[in-house]
Amino acid sequence: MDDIDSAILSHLQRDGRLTNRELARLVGVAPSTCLERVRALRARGVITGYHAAVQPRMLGRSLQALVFARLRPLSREVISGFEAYLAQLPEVVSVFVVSGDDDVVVHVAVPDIEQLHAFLMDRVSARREVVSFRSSVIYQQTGTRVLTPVNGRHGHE
Amino acid sequence: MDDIDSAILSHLQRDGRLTNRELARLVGVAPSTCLERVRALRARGVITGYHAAVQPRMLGRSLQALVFARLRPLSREVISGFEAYLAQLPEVVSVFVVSGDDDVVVHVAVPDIEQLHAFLMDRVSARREVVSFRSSVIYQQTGTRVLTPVNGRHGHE
DNA sequence: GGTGAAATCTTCCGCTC
DNA sequence: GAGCGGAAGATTTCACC
Repeated sequence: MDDIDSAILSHLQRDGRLTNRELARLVGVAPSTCLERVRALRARGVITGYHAAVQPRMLGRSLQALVFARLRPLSREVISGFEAYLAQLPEVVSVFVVSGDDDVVVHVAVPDIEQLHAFLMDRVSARREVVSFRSSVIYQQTGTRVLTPVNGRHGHE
Repeated sequence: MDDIDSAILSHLQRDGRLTNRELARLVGVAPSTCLERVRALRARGVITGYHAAVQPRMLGRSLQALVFARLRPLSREVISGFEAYLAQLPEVVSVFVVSGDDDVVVHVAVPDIEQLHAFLMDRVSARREVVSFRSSVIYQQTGTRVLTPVNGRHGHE
């Protein structure tokens, strides 16, 4: 994980469809070298995949929300069961299992407020392990394009 | 936005580096047709980009957390200012501006609990517009790979 | 929406440092 | 061990049907 790897990661997080040739040019190594580094990053699990990003609004999902739920009993089985259940629902973007007042935070994308209500009632409230929940509408979201390696020891240098 | 577009989106969300040839084969159209459809999806803003996904742990960011903050005064300027400030910090993964008890939810990735504490004190608590905040450690996260188009009218069919 | 051909890219392998 | 250059095969991409 040197400066070249960092540069590769930075560019590929910004544009995952860069050609190997262009990427090599950007980071200043030969295409063959670049290809090997990218493969090594993938093999080491630093890069986990490449994904097209879509705009939920363009898919008819104009309303996004965070749903905070408390589960009981709070066992490993209940948590992973609920998580697996959520992950398979089309409304769910991602699920966080967290510490604190709430046990899980669910990011959902639905067409409108009615569908959000339906989701909360039929998909969340209907579950026996959910003892309470609340939701927050997302007015705006900004994601950081690039996650940079932290200075210091980590992974295998 | 027909079944072929849906299939294209589904495949590209799963693997953003699929070759156009392979994608065409998967969705059952000729490569040139497929290329044009993908370009149209990009041009219409359905696909906003392609990104390599990285594992925060492999970048030395082994601890992730959600930070919930309340801002005052709650004006457009204060919100967008705080959001812009956060977006540029390397610890920040994404920022949600939300309704409810809290005004913003910040997803952060840091090396350890000490760095989380430092982030909360030096980057969050230090800001004048933040009147209160709390944080939750993320024990586990699962993201849905694929966001599907919703049935019904949306965008331009 | 499909076909074919030129331009470009990927990828392997031997060579060098 | 890491990086480079070239050549074979695959892919992209465009004009045209």
